[in-house]
Amino acid sequence: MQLDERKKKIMQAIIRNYLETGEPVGSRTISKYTDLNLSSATIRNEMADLEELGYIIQPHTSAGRIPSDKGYRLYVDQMMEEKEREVEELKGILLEKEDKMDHLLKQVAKVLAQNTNYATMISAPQYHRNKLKFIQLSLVDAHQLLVVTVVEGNVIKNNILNVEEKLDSEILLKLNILLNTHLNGLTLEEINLNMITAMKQQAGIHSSIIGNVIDAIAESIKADEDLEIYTSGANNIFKYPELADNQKASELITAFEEKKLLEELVEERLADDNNTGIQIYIGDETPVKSMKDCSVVTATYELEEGMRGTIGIIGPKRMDYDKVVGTLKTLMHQLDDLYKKKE
Amino acid sequence: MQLDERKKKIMQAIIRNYLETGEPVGSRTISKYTDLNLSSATIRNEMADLEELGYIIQPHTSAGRIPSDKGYRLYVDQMMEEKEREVEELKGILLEKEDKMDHLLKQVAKVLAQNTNYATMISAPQYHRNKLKFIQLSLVDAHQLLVVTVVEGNVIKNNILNVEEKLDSEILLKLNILLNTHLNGLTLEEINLNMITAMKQQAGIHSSIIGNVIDAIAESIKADEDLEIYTSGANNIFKYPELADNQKASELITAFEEKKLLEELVEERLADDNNTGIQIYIGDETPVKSMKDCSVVTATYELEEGMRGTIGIIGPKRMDYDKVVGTLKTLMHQLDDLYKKKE
DNA sequence: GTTAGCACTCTCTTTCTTGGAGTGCTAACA
DNA sequence: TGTTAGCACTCCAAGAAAGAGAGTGCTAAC
Repeated sequence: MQLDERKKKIMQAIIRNYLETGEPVGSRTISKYTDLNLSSATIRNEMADLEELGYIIQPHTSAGRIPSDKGYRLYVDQMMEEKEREVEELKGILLEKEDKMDHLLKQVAKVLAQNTNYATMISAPQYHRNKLKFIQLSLVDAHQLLVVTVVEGNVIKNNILNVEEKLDSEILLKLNILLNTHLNGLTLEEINLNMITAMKQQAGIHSSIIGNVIDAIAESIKADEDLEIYTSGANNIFKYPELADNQKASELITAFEEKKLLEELVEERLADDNNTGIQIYIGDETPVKSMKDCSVVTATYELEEGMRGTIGIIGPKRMDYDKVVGTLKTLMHQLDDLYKKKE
Repeated sequence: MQLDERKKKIMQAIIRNYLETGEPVGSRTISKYTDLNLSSATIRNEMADLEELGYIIQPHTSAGRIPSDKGYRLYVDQMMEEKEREVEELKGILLEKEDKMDHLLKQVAKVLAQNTNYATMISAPQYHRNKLKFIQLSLVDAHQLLVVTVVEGNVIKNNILNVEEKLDSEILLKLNILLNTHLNGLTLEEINLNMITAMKQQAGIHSSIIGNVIDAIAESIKADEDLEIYTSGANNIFKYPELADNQKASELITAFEEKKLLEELVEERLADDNNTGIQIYIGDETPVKSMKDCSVVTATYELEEGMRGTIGIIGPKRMDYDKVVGTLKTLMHQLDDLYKKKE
């Protein structure tokens, strides 16, 4: 059943009011709040309908109504009026364009949390499909070999290997050339056993080193795959009584501490390649079960081709969706601008 | 005034009991709990004395007594019976000897939290006095110069610099030699302007690069100084009603999230060079003010000469001091064993 | 279709009551 | 002089009772 115009307006008024106050909304309030000029009795009738349709709930017989998950969903899908919203501090951060990715991400999470008064998370972009760009072996010590790996996007990884045999700079140079000519431009998946065997042959007596180096490279690139997640503002949940009781707060805090639990949120997003928009999970819809009393708004950002991460904002169901979505959209644009400009 | 033997026994009984139950302890309980064979009336008299001396407090007139901060202090200084306590899982972790220091530290924090049921923190060891061991410049791209810096303890830092001029491998080799001969073995503090000028002269037309490289090195080593702190088990505070009210919980969680606030704890410890033992802060004694209702037990660990960090355990004042101190001591020994063996 | 009016329900807050735990004091005892 | 039994007293915690307020659903009138 489609809602008629009036029901929609009432619904909207109920939600708006509840988002602000967190208290059940009564018919009298609506009667004054809207420009419908209807008496509270009429509103009551309409509200009874809306309740029957499942959009609102009465916590107990003589209380006002609060939106159900279905009601929020309606609001989010059809009634929201998000505006683009600048976050001044963010601009500053983004302009600086920190080369330390982790600093940048931590900052974004923090500013976002301060600005929205909700908890935030941000996952570091995933690089896994990237190509090897450069490999450098150097001797740090008589028996310690430093392996530096640079992949596209200028992500650098280091390993130190212990080696038995003595290596002079000449051999090192050869090995460097060997590795770079064979491997540069390849992704991890493209390196196969044939190549490795060929390289080992060419390396002669130093073949074992080649093996170790490749293992080290593979491992250090792999290590990046268990994904980094930064969070901020977890303490904001205490601002919302409906989340602040011990049981719930404890579960939520745990989720933010054991960032493993947040990965679901990221994976859900990145799995779907076309999904670059903003996703809203209300209550039970969220993939993280400790957040079943929250709403979660996520957005996927993309820095360069294939380098994508997820930003999430976690708050009570009566979160200010307009503001959150607006803020996220603006942030996405700013990130786009920043990284498109650069290229 | 010195406490006589009997008062001490009563004091100890009060604390032991309170640590277990978290409830005020009455005279009747003590009368049965101890082997003193005294009536509750006698105990009452003694307790009145202890209260006058400031070791115990009566929350209200008709309640039992609870230890004051001074009482805990007495217990901790004179009555504790810590036993060395193995933490089986820790052994496993330490034996593996992860080369990724951050993984290791996270794991230690986590296991310690699970084991004690308190919140834990661990600071990454500080390297700042360490010497430059190795510098390597390589060209990643036509205009991108990779600077790899290794300092003693095999801590590796990377930077990528954008350079205007074209550099060939011959020049690069020269610059590499120049940098390494001048700088290896020095600490950051020992590099002075004279050296830099000398190097720039020798570098001739590439002197600006030398300047940039040194800046990059300095910066990346500095960056390590804002110290890493890993935490775990913050949600454990919800297990102790005296910490779990919204106000306190929020402050504590904030401290664990904004790890900056925990730095005080680390600095307090590391400042004092001789202080390698275990330190207990009770209530107001703690340097972090949001923890004024907690007790904090810290220990300093040392991996290699000069590489020290701090481990902290944060719980309610009625924390099981014996267990916590025992566990920390054992952990220190295990770390010692591990790193002494290696050398 | 809308509205005024009214009885009804339920929660929240406040007040009062009661039971229990524990104390401090006194007086008796060894 | 130290220890103990006994008793009156205090205070909190939990429950019961009462009242206020908010909001509803229903009916009847417009």
